[in-house]
Amino acid sequence: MAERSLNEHLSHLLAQANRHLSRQLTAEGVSLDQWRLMKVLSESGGLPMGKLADELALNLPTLTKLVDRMVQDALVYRVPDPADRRKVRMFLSDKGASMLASQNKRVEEHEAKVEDNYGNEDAQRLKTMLESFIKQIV
Amino acid sequence: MAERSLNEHLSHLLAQANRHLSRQLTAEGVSLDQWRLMKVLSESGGLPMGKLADELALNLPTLTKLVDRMVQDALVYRVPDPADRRKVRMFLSDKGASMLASQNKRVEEHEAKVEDNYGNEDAQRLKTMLESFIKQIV
DNA sequence: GAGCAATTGTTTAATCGGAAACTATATATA
DNA sequence: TATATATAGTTTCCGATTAAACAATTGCTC
Repeated sequence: MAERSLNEHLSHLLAQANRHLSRQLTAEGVSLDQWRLMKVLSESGGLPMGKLADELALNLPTLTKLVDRMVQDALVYRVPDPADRRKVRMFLSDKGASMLASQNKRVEEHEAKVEDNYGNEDAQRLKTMLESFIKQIV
Repeated sequence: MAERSLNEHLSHLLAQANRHLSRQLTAEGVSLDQWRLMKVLSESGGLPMGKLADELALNLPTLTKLVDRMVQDALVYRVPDPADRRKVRMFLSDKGASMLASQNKRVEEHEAKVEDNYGNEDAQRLKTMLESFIKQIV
């Protein structure tokens, strides 16, 4: 069996696709991790740090510092869990919610453009495949 | 039209898939970017920094420092281009080649496992789709 | 061919990320 | 209930990444 070239490797293809898309969003003024954090909080407010780290595939110290910065910017806030005082529950602030709204628009517009170019049917299939791939790899 | 949830967003799905796979390779002792750099040099020795940065979706200052470290470790080396002395052509050393060989094995074994679990046919389709996606998004 | 713009890569300063150690709280065991 | 163990997050220290400025070389235009 012949050796695989770099772009027959899933790890390479995922790195490339992720970086290009992430860069383009950065250019649109959207920090991917910040946006993902706000988005997940808008969907499930009150998640503790550990769950958030899982949802976003960030490790905990990285998340702590990302949250520190976003608390500085008043985008999110911490609430200690009274039932288990080790836990910190995270919430989106009003400012965060309005920032999220504006960023949602940019992300959706950008992705719509990308998916149009790629072909909407194929884009949908790609997303479905990635979703099941992630379930399986975690 | 209802708003998309986080895991209907391509940018999120790509970030998740990339990070999980990249982490698993790190756990196997493979630094994804180092491996990709060595791999691309083994396929096209003599590429200048700019082309390498494109191939790997790294920005140039990041690549410069990655290369600095790998030169320290004697995995790669720089050769100034005599025809255009602004350019630096990169090559894989013997030590780099043997390190690449051992890491290739780990990457291939790990990806084989992942692709088996996911289903080899689907994995192949996923890769093909990612490849054309990348071509289109760049 | 002199002067100006474009290309290629590196350096600098500041921010960010990751592994390991640490703190605080909760749970299990004796 | 005292002690040990496990869990949740943060902090620390160091290495890595980024944007902006810089240096060197080449190409263009007059």
